[in-house]
Amino acid sequence: MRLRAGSFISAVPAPKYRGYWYNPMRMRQELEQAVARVVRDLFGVNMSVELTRPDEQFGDYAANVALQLAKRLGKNPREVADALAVKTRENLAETVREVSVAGPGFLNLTLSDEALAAALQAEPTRPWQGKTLVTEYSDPNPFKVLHVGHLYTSVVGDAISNLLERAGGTVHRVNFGGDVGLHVGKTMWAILQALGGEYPDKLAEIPEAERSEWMAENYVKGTQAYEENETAKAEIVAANKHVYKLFADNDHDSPFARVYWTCRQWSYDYFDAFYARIGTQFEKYYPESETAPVGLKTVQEQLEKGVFERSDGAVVFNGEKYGLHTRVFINGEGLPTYEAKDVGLSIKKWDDYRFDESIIITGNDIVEYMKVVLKAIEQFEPELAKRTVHLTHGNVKLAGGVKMSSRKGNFLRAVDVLDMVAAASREINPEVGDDAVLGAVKYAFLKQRIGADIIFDPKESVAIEGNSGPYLQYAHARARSVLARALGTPHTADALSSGTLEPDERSLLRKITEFTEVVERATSELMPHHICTYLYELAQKFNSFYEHNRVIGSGEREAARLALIHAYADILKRGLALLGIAAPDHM
RNA sequence: GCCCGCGUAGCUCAGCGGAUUAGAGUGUCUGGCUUCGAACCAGAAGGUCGCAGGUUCAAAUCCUGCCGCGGGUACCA
Repeated sequence: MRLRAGSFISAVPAPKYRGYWYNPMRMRQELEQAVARVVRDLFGVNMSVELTRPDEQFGDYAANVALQLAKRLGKNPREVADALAVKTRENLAETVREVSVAGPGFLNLTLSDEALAAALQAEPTRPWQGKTLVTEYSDPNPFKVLHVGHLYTSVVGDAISNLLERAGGTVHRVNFGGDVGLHVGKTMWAILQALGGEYPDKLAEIPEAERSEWMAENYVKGTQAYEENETAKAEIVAANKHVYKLFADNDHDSPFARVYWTCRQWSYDYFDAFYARIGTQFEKYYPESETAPVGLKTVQEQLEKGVFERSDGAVVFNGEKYGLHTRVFINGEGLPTYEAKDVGLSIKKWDDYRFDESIIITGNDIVEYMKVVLKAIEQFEPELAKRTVHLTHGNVKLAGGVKMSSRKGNFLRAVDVLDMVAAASREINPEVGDDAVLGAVKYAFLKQRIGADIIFDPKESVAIEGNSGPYLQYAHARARSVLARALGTPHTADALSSGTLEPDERSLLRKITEFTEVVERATSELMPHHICTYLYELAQKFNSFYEHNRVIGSGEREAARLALIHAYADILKRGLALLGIAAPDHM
């Protein structure tokens, strides 16, 4: 069998292979099966073999089967490995250049250059092909400010959605937010105080540019009053009920209603502008005012069926039966709490999409809460609960351990972060574009594993060197710049399989071929940081290669090197796209 | 108290069952642009992987206990 890599330049047709059809997409699986056959033939043991990517010095793939087998067979692992190596070398002579035994008994496989080049054709698998998925994230509340946490969760949710979409899923990105609820009562109360009463016309005095900030200030004032002043607290509770009543009565005309609707719209305008700025697009927005009635009705129905119970004037779900907390779904005022609104949201999403899987992405302060909500839903809509996944990330903390709270007003707004990074970027390059700013911010958030808190150091996050978005974007632009200079030089991937590759070339090629495996892993784990780690290693590999090897004017190596750089730049661009980061040709 | 999460170089993080030297970035110190973009590259220094047991041929990685930090624990979201 002879392997030939075709071209990865999109305009060129699919590669042709000599000999029997060889599918590079399954190279790894085929190798694993081949080694498993050797194990069976030699030792009569059936076991699945897993190949891993070892340190480059050891080869392209490694298997630890000999170590696992040794004890079972009562033999020395090196002996077992040696025997496996001989036979594997024989059976895989066409694709594998070298089979060696190292360390305690690892079996290391090194592919032929042709096989490695053929692996460029591989595409990551599409496990979500044909599936309908709903991702819900960001979830800002009208009447409150967008802080750095919203920015973080939006970036994470986008990357997750991108991964699922790439994997073949039809992804519906939706957003949930509280246009009713106690926080609205607090802000409305403070707004009315500021206006000196229910005078909607006075809202016109607030300059457009200051609206979101003005509302945020009023939220903080309302919260303080709620905590410190009993009279204010009662008024806020009343304002909260009043807001619900606006929806019940479809009231758009009373003075109170006009203040509410105007300010609500200000919030949505502010959200839209922000999402546009960071390149996020939601298909649908679920305001709590829409989910609350559905949730309320559902909880009341299920109350009669015994799923929920009354307790101290409220309607609760007794989570203690399941080792969870007991939570209030309808409060003593008869209003739905966040729990009931979430029930309503789940049902609406279910009715709208009949999804295969619904993924809710939020901060991890809500994990126990969500378990209770899902357990309650499971009682009357088990299929819906089963198909819902709650994926959580940590909080964004300020360096120094200060926790930010929009309630207390000591927070960093989302736009502050973007503005800071923009300012810092401009110091390095006065003509820096939005792509680099967003690249820096998104990458800074995504490079950490999702789950734990992340530390946001305004000074450091602003740095755009080292393991950063701009580093990758710059590496990409450099590669494109070389390719642009060599426009006339043909460089299909065939150039990589004719003749022996030099060590630096092979090393870069090897790294490029890891892309499919990395994407598959990031997708199955829903962990975008694997892409970041990989892309950074890839870019380092390229930068090193580029530093030490002439490309244009390198004579007989030129075509192969250009082909390599072309493949590299394409992969880098695709990887960044999965993260929601642009890869401009020039910076 | 109970439940959940986290503890890896000064700092920020990868690694989450395997390889003699536990990897990056950053910071500190050295070198490298008359040559394809130096937002780059090459190198040095820096770690009893919170502590103690256990499982395993193999543990930063799995299990148990302890310590430390954070979150949750009925009418907030």
